Amino acid sequence: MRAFLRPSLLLMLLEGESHGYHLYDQLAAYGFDCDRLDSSVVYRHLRDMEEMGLIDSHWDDDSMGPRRRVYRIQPAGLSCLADWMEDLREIRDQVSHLVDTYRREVEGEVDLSINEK
Amino acid sequence: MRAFLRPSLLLMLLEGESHGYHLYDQLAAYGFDCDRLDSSVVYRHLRDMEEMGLIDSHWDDDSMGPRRRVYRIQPAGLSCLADWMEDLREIRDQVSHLVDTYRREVEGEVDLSINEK
DNA sequence: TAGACTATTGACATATTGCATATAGTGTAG
DNA sequence: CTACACTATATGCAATATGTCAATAGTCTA
Repeated sequence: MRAFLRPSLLLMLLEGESHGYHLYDQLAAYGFDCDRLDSSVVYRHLRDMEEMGLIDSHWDDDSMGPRRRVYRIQPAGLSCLADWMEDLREIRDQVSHLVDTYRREVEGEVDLSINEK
Repeated sequence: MRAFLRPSLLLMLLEGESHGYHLYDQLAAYGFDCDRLDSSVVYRHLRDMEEMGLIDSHWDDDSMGPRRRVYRIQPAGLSCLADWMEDLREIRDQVSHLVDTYRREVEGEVDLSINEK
């Protein structure tokens, strides 16, 4: 999960700085099921990536409500994201090969039904 | 990794019974880097899946060399594989969306070069 | 007889996750 | 004005998962 979550967060930060709660909210758009993903996991990864130097943060006291820790992507984050994307392409190809092989082997019964759902 | 390894093993067993070492050897064809994957990991997942009732095993004493534990897929393994494939399709879509978004955002410089590799 | 290859297993440390809980500011329903 | 819901972040702990290494053992070759 970490292999998908961290790149997703970096990708979001590419579009501009943001804070954890907002990023967490947006994750649904990246295919995550927020019902099964606790926000603490997101916060934890953000802190980890900050320690790695991929992002940095500062407090935003001007907004309403509790303070927000606002994250920005760093140069190291950019190159790291590029590496992770390489890995993700390989994963995509691997998974595609898996599902295609499965389809060929067990769902091989061709379904040319006209009444598709 | 488990999310890819277990379905891959079941898929291999779909084509016929086999033992751990052989399955481990074949994993390269499924996109795994066996240099970075210890065989003990494969054995562990096989034992786990046996405990779950997805596969069963018996010893093969007739072959040369050390004894082999030969695995066969079980009916429960078939339906489980179908479920996992559903998950994998979602993962494939999620990862595809990620890499496509990245390509659009940072590799946006269109490359229409005629001399493709 | 030492070393390489096949084959499986167990132990241990570390990494990752899930879940619960703590803290705190703001707005709203009653 | 009080209880509750929502925003926002952080921490602790138990349960799982993973990586790594070593142990055992049979066969074959140099």
